Amino acid sequence: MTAELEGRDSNWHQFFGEEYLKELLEKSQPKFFPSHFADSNINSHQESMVNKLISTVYSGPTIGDIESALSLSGGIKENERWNNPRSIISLPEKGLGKIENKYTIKIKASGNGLTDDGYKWRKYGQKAIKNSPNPRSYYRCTNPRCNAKKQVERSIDDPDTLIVTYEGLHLHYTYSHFLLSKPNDSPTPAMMNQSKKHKTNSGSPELRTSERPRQSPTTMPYDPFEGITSNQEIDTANQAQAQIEAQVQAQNGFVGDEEHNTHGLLEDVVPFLVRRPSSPTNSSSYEIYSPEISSPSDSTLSWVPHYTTDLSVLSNLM
DNA sequence: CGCTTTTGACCCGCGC
DNA sequence: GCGCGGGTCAAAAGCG
Repeated sequence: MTAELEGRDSNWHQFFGEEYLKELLEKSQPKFFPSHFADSNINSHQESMVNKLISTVYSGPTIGDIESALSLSGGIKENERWNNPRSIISLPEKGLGKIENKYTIKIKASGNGLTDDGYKWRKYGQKAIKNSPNPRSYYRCTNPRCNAKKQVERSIDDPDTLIVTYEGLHLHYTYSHFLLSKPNDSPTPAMMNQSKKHKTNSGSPELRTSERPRQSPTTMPYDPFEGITSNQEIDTANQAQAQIEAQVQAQNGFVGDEEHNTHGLLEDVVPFLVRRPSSPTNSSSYEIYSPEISSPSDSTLSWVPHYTTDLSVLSNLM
């Protein structure tokens, strides 16, 4: 039922191995890279891009993570990827019944508790939960095309652990896409995060979770999750997203077929699992332990030095 | 001024 | 049918 990965290396490159990153790059290349990078060999620039893509932009589990952990795509390479002597993993057990279009992730957050899963969320509600001292916050994806939602609450057992329940599909790219679009004239995620950081110097959203004094005595001690940007940033992001989508479509005749996107960081793990449930299970989980993931140079990115993932429920829309 | 967050009210499903 | 709990709505407040 539980799978563990211990001794995770301090970055995604080491963790997944170069072979996997090359594989990822090759599969993503037609969408992510200009034609002059389309060599069969990986150069340092491309590798750097992949490293950035994976380790700088997105702190949570990617499609590849989940895919690997659940052995959804199988194959020797998948096994080799986990064949790290420092790693231990056992795959989820079979035999699950009820399947819903939602799943839960436990994220071991540190410090300010800020996390970023690559999407922009707008909070639309907060509710105190019975038998829990922590409130549950409700978020919707800010993208108007998207009906994805998530619930975030802090674990009762461990205040540093966020329990994030995702529901629905992301019908658009993650914002990590921007890093790979047009570095010279488009906002990269790092730039956007810088912008966010800069913007919030006065408002200090990053400090809200643990340091901002609450405005109402009826409010719970802290917000479990902060990932919201201003509307202005969202507009910029949406524009950049549309631009990238247009580029992708122009270059590859891409018409929005999700099946062609499974190896890019186009969506979070929800739609992926929805598309490709690994087995008729209703409760699978795995943990990924990383005692010493180093933070990227961009300190505005929220890194998860140790996170636990529970894939409680898989959907069955296939 | 426009947007987001907050938060009380409302809605709805479920169990008794 | 009623009460409870969880999820959502929407008005008010906050913020840049």
